[in-house]
Amino acid sequence: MRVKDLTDIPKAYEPNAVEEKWYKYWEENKFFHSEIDNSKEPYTIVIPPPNVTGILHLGHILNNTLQDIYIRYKKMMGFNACWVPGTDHASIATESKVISYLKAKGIDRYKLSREEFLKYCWEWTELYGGIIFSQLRKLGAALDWDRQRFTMDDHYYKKVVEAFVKLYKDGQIYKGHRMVNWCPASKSAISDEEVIFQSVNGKLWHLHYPIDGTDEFLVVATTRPETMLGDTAVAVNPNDDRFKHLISRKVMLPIVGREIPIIADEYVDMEFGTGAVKITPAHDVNDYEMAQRHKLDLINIFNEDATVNGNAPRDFQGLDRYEARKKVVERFEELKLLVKVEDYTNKVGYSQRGGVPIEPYLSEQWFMKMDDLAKPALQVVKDGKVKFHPAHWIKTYEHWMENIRDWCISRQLYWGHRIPVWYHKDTKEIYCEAEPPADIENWNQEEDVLDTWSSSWLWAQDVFTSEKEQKYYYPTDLLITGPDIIFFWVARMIMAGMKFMNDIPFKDVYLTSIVRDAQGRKMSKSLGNSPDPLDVIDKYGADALRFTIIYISPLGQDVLFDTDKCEIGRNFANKIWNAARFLLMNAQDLDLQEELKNKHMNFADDWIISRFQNSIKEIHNALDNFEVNQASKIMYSFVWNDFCDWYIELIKNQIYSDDKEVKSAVLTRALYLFEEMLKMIHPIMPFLSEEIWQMLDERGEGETIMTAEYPRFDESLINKTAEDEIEFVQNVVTAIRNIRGEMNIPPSKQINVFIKTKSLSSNQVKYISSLAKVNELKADENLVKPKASASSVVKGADIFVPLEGLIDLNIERNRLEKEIARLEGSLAGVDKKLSNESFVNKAPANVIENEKTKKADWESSIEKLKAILEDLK
RNA sequence: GGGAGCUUAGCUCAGUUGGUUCAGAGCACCUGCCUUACAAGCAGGGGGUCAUAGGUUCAAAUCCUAUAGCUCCCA
Repeated sequence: MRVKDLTDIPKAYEPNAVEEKWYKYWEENKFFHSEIDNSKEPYTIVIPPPNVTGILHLGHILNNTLQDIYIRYKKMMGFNACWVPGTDHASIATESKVISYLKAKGIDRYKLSREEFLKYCWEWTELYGGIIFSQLRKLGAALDWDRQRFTMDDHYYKKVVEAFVKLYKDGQIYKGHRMVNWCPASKSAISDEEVIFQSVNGKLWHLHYPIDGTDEFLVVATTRPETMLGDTAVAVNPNDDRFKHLISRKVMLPIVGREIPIIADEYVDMEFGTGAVKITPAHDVNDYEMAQRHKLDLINIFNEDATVNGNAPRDFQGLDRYEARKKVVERFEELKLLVKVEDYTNKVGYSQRGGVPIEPYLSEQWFMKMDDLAKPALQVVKDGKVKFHPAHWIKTYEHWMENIRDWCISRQLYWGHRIPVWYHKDTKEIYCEAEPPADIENWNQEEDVLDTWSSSWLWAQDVFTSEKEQKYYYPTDLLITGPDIIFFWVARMIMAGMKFMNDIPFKDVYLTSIVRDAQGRKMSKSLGNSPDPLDVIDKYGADALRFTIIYISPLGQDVLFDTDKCEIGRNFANKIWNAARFLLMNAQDLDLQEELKNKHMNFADDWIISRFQNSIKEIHNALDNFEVNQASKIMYSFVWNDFCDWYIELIKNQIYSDDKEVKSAVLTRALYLFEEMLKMIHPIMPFLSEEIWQMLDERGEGETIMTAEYPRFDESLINKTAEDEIEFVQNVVTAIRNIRGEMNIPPSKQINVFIKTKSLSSNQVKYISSLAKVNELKADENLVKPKASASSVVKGADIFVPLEGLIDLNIERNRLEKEIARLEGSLAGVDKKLSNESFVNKAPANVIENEKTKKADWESSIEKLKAILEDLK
């Protein structure tokens, strides 16, 4: 092997040019592409499809970095890794963007025909739909771009429609007049999951309702006085003595002038408000249910945009619900029927996409029955066929599944999959098929489209466009997504998988941290606390961002992200870069022959190889258990602490050797190890590892670290003896450095060191001398402590640094006293244990043995240190 | 109201099945270094009653119970 020419190699790693270059290379060479290959086991991930017009945020960065890590790792482990990219059409989100786009052009959406409006939607999609894909490329995502999918693709559209037809025919879908969550902003129904409850500081108005035929009043308390326009009853608890005598009397509804009954229902909370509740069955879910029980009238007082309709008194008609509220309160004041107004905090449901409070609203909608779909989907998770990581999310999943309600899947929108139902113009007959009726002119198609989630629930199965592909790639292996869409998507994909494929959609679900800002607040546009990931990549590099976000993401908890934290990743990249630079510069003019790899080895080499194997073992283990954060920490510590801080320092003597063969051997070996290390970090830092990997040797066109084999654990390379020997060297070196530090001896000043120990090998002497900058090192079992020296006791060695004339006895005495105190503290703990009879009787032998060894070690150290201290007095 | 999670160094967090020098890491801080890979660096150092109170155990940061505080989800 011959390393590349390194003239002009920059002193610090410069990611920008490097990253662009390699992504292009990978993509052009189709390294990301997967095809059916029956000789290989597939490893499949489908991307959680972002909104087609969405842009990348930090949540995506974490999520997609994790997916990329698994795809690259599994590919290097020999799997046929396939990562499918795509987007969903996001009907409400996209429509609202298109609407404001049209508004800016002076066009009213409601004046456009369906076809005209959809044309604009596609136009918008063409314009902005590709942005997120180019952003994912910047991140380094190894997505199979030949498989890019969209939920509105013809093939996918067809599958969504077919699924509807099947469910309809199975009796799983029905149409009904129901109370739904209505979003007045988009003028559409939305599902329960799309309602976000927020605490709102509101008021509780106490209103007088005159009791018919008397001078008495009934006081009701409400947070929504405007709904009184639609009241059809007042309810009290049948056990409430205050009101018993009023049951089945009537009240005269003020303003409206309608006579409504006073009813008794157990549901009424006697403690809340006044104990009497106004009932507005058309605009409150609980009231609706009560109305069913008592056969009350339903009076809808709102239009689709939540303005007051013709069922209310004339002077309220056309008012917005909040204007109406104000006016109702004013009128009650005028009528002297407003008792009091209290401050009141309550939870108000907001439309997730529309951003306005939802209105419970009666309308004709399509629903999907959930019981039969939920049962098998719950079972496969309970049985562990689908595994959740971390597992505690299973409880959330179970709870939702067990309390599931029918799903409102129709949306009064244009952008989406139009419900494949036609109504006969004359007979009103219903026709539901994937293909329109032959005599289409006699039919009207249902106007509503499907909820976006009821199309993306087929994602894991229908991104594969042929049965052959489905058979090979499905079930997929891993789904990585945020816990906030367990209900929206994860649960429903499992239902769809069980229903349509009779198999789970994925084996493992990894639920990521939610990315928050440094103060722990959710990232949001309005707070402006959401850094643009592309800016971060520009500043630090994609590898740095990838590494950092993994390194700081604790499993199962939220991650607090701050752009500055990317220094962790940037510094790490730079460290690797410089280690490479150092080795390569020294190898520049050498001919590095493969067979030199195992020559001139000593225990330092055995040690680093052993350490590497340990790390590899732990990394496999961590990744298998979805502890990616742990894996990143193992990599970091091996590279930085073991390889750079110790190994490179240990071999410097040989690197600077005059013997060309020694020099070549050690560099061949170091570079070989370095290459293994690059493979180790490749899944997390793909660009940097490729860049350096390409520098290590003359690589041919089409060669890439991406397809190199990931290091595998080899037990035979674990070497406990070498690990112990290096640990001893490290302890001695650290002890000497500590003395230097405490005594303020500059590194430039050479010192002599005397070590009382069993004989040291010449290599150990060399290592200790060079790492601790020792001039003369004497080691002897019978060594006598030199006068005026600083001392340290480590396991197996007493270390003396003679400092004739330099030593400050006070400092040295302090050092020793501190060390003795520390050891005595530890010893006291052990003594206490060992003198406890029940400990000695009950604890396992090896634990007792261990305590005894500790005791002996510490006692011996203390004794030695005390003698040394005595000598200094 | 129901459920989940968290509380360990100034900050952000590790800490597998209770027991190996278990009280750790990174950042921040202090001291000394431009040592011919890296100042985005090197070497050394200070700093924590593991939220509180009980309990189980020979042994608890780790298991159990209660309490307090924080976060999230559901109703």
